Amino acid sequence: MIDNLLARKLGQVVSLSTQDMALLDRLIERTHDVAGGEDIIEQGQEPRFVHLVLEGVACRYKMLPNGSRAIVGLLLPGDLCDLHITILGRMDHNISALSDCRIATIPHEKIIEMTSSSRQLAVALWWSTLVDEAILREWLVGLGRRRADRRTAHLMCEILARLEAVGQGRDRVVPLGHQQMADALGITPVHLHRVLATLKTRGLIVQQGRRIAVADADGLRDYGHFDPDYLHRDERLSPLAEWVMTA
Amino acid sequence: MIDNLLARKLGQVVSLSTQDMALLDRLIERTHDVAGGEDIIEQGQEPRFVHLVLEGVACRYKMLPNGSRAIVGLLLPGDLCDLHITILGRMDHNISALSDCRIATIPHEKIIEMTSSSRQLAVALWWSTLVDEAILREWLVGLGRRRADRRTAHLMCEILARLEAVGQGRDRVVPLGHQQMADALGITPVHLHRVLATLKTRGLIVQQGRRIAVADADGLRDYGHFDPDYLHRDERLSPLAEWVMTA
DNA sequence: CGCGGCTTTGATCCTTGTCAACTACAGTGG
DNA sequence: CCACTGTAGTTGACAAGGATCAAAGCCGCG
Repeated sequence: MIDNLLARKLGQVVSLSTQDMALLDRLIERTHDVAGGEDIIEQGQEPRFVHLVLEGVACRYKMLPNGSRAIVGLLLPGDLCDLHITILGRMDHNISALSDCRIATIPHEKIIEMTSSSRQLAVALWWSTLVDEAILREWLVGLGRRRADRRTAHLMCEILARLEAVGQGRDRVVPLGHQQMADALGITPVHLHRVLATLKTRGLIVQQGRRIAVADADGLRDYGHFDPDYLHRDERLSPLAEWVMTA
Repeated sequence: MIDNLLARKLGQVVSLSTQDMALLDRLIERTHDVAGGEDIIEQGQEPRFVHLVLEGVACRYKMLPNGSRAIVGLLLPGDLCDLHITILGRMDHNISALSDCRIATIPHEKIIEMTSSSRQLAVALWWSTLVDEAILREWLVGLGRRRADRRTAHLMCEILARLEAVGQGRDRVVPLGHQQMADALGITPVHLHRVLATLKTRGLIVQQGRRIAVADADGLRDYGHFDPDYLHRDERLSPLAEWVMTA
């Protein structure tokens, strides 16, 4: 069950053979739980494992001199945290659990083994890092050019779209607290609250206990100008990628 | 001379053999000039070449519904524009020349050939995409958490640091116009002008004709909280990367 | 029942955007 | 060489988005 998550995600873009599946099954060395708020990897470390989020929500973040936290990426189930550290020696940011998380650790050697023995998997992993990069660019557009209310709507749309891609988020609940959302949106929790109030008034979201749930997904998408293009879902890879995998 | 640029950049992180150098020499199919303001690759395209900036400054950008342009990355001499398109089928953003540029086109097949015949080059290319990603994260921090004046100082520091890494920018002139800087900083040209005025008052920059030159590099670094850590210059690669290259 | 951490709310201030007019300058054609 | 034109940079008045500060309410949990 554990690896179905990765298989499901990677299988979206390449067709995995039974051997690939077997490789994925042997990938995980061990799993462990991390409580919400705790760090998984810290800046400056040179981790020897790649971490995979199995359950819960984690984030990449950087601390600023003034003590505030900038969240520069969300890590949802099926996301690999630090594939890049396989090459780059040192983390230039932190990774932390936002909710209680179940995390799998994968030795670097297995990643190398995996990419050298299966071209499908190599291409699929490369694809996933490129999508991460595309998401970063879209966040950049949001922070630079969208007002807080549209940006908030956009982020909620993205989270739900990404959760759906791994078979979650059916309940349309955004799995983040106010402080966490605010850190990701680059606004204060106080202002986020005001923004959420206007989105509620418009009937786009509703409160469910302490969480936010999306009430009108289409309306929210329009309001946030959300175009899932940048997530590169269900997209044909380049002809060259296809060629690499068959040659 | 053309490839010295790439060799110089990649050689910063891996030691290139004479064979690697020879490979780099055969890389470029042809070069062409692009006038400032013209697009090099457009969103939605499926380019069959990788583009390398030889001279000039280019950028990645996205257009917004309201007609404004968000610059989500700067491409300086030695930067590869669209390595990721080797895998991803379709561009999700545009690439445009900010100044008159000389651009080299490299067929995708040569990239594959290069990475499959030299592990040093494969690792070096991977490294360069990871640095691009790290820069994106830092821009995200800037847009989300730094005031326009600090952000401006930070960007100018980054540009000079990156230019120096390829042996340019000795004159400490920022090779961008106001509109272009503003689009990269997520502010209006009007406000940028105010910001530049304050930086001038502090003696951090000076006007040189229509361009800005850095007068006090250390002061500007302090003011913008610029820490070049994220550029991963002169940094030892991970032990695993070293192992991959020797095995 | 009471404590501690989230939310909520209001008042005020700061940063940045908008609008609009004005200036400097490079390039063009006469 | 000069007037003409378009583009890029400048300036000031004003508006709006969002931060900050402070206090009050709410909720979950021991």
